[in-house]
Amino acid sequence: MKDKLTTDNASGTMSVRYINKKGDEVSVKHILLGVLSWAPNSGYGIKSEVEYKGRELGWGRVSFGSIYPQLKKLVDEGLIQTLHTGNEGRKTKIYELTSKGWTELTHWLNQPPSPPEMRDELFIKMSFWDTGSPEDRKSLIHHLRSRLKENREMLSHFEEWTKNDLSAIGEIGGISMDFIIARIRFDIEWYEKMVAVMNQQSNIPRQDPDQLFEKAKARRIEALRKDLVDED
Amino acid sequence: MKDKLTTDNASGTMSVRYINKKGDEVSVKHILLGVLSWAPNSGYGIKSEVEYKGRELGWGRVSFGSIYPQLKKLVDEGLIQTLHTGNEGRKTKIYELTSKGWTELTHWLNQPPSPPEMRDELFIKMSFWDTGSPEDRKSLIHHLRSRLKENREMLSHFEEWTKNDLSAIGEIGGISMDFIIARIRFDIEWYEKMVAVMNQQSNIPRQDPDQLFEKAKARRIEALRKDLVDED
DNA sequence: TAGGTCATGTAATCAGTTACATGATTTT
DNA sequence: AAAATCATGTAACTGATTACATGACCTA
Repeated sequence: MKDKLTTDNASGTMSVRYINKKGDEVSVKHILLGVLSWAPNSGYGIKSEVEYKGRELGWGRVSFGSIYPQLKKLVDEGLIQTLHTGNEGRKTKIYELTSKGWTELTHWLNQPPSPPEMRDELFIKMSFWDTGSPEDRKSLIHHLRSRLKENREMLSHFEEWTKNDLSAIGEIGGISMDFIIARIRFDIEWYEKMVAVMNQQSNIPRQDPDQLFEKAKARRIEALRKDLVDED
Repeated sequence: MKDKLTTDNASGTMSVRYINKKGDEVSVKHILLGVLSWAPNSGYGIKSEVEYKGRELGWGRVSFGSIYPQLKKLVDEGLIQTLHTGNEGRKTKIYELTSKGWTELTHWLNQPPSPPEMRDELFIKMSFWDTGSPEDRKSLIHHLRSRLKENREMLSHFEEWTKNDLSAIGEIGGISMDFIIARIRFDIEWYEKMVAVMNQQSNIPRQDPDQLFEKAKARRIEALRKDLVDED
């Protein structure tokens, strides 16, 4: 269980770094522990909590297929326990943290967080746009507008929530919530700006010292032309 | 291969939505295709390209363990081909896109991108901070300062890159790069602000209509006290 | 000649999703 | 009585990482 120092060939930084021991990374486990720290809850309830509060809060999504087995595992590990099972007709299991669970949560919180991992398909596409789809910007503008719309909806969702919702937000949670909202506003401004820039047909390549784009363009045309000839 | 309309029990939105057909989502596949659209490259070369340019560009990471098998698969599918193999002593395989590959890339670019998926452990932790670790803000301030440092380093990395680097950036790629840099600046400002706020010991809970935090605190103390008694 | 970098590849594993099965309760 | 929602769970799968194996070439 000790950290291991290794030449990390697989990481591609081609240097030496620490391989983390298992157990401290982000996972469903800690989200479950965290949500249960707010209040005892059921698997189903946790899911809706994550859906509702965790949206764009940097939580990602969690499916039932990982919640229920994980809850069982946490009970086995003694981190949570059932508060009461199916008091009414509906067989709902309500879980709460054990003292071991509280300790584990606190310990995890004090561990340094790993850098944010994000994958934004829009950005990925934009980085390849110039070679892959140089002629039609219409499609990209459409992508941007959809993103803009999504973000506007998200913004009002959060604004509504912070104003009207009765559920608890602590001081720290509130600060991060303010951050999230400010960032959505920032993003919206930028998406608007990008749409505007994109609309004024410019088409000046920014940097192409080795004529990489020119060559790519040529290769692309060549490849597609060859295709047409082959089909005859 | 047709879209299927389903009552989506597993998604937890507990509503009806479209299940996407496979093949259009973000994946290593399209990153490989995209990097190869810039210029023919090897598996190893693609990896360093992703490390270097893709850092915080919304690409995520890619490991050799997924690159090499995926390259093989793409050859089988006829989307890429080896340009030349190991001309010198070193057995480097250089791949390039086929016409089918260019078509696939262009098609993928025109598909609407899925919403960004991100998981930021720092935010997750902050949302649970108030219940899990109410007493010591020191640890959180430390997390924030580390994040601040990381972002400052990232900023200078990107600023250096756009100024001095000779590699190609197209118009669109340049715009998204500007966005990324602006967002890092925005984040830095906010992290600074948060550290400042955190330092002036306030400790006023923001919203707690149902005394959820009070109760959580009590449960926590109770659970931890019980633990101590049991150990006797 | 030893250590680093360049370079490709595979087997084991893993965290998580998807899809399915089941059934009670509530709403229309 | 049908449809939607609440609620739990499992089996199959999947995309990816980790860890390992191998070897050439480069430079201090």
